[in-house]
Amino acid sequence: MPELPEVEYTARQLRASVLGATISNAQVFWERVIGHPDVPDFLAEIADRRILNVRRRAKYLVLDLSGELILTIHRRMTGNLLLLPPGWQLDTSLKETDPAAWSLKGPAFNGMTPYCRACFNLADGRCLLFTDPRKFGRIELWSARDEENVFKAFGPEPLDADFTVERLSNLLAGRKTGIKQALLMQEVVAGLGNIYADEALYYASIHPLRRADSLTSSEIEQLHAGIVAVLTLGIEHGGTSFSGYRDLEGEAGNNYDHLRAYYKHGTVKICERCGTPIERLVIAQRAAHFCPNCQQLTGE
DNA sequence: ATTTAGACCTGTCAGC
DNA sequence: TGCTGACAGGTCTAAA
Repeated sequence: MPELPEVEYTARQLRASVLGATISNAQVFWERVIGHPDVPDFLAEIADRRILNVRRRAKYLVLDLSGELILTIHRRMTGNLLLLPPGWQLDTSLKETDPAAWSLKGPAFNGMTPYCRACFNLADGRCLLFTDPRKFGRIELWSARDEENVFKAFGPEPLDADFTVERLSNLLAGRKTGIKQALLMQEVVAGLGNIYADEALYYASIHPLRRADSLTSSEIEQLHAGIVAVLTLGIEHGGTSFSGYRDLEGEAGNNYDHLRAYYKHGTVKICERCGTPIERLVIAQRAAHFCPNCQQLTGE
């Protein structure tokens, strides 16, 4: 689900709502959601920590906690965060051992089944849920001094000032792989995923199968502008959501209505520039969406 | 050294 | 109605 814009939007919402709050304790309902350390140590270490800051790095949400700790959350495909006001609770009465069957009991979303994998109980009575039907998401707790090592494999942040056209050009130089695959590699550019990679290539009118090292300097310039533009718009629209994705308060983002190339399987999309139907092909086992007229495979 | 198939997971939807 | 298979926002590992 979440790519850079969705994670960034969540980070901003959390910053506005839980800064300074204290995590009294945590509950884990599916042990493998905790990637580090093991569950007993995690539960012991997280208790009574104050949330000092909330940030994003690549597709990770990073919470700076008191005691020189960082809590990292990666939502992978279907992971999500929900912030419940005081008075809400998980209704575990139906099937005590099956979090997938639990529903929410509260003033709104009554009966919603969140697939809760972990829960952070705040001292003020609120509750931060990590929900994830597919169980790919991971939560980890590290010493703050390990941060550099945790994130050492990532390329530049595309919305930071040091992500320049020259930097992108250097990152693509010598890569024989297709440009779509290169954009999905987190060591090239951090935070791009399948949706925004397709959108950036559409913006720049570059075919997804073009060799990464074959782009002209003006194409790299366009691609750079496209990456920045589609990510910025994605954040402004509250992220892209279809099916289950919800923001902290349970609202869906509306960037899906603004996508130009990526479309949900089974629908049809027409290129806004030339009217040609958008095509889909499989690249590296991922769907790629592009306009066969605007994004032609030339210049190889 | 790269590229690729498989693994990790479950829900939904199209087609028969 | 019910079963089967394809597909879904991501990333790691092993094999080719």
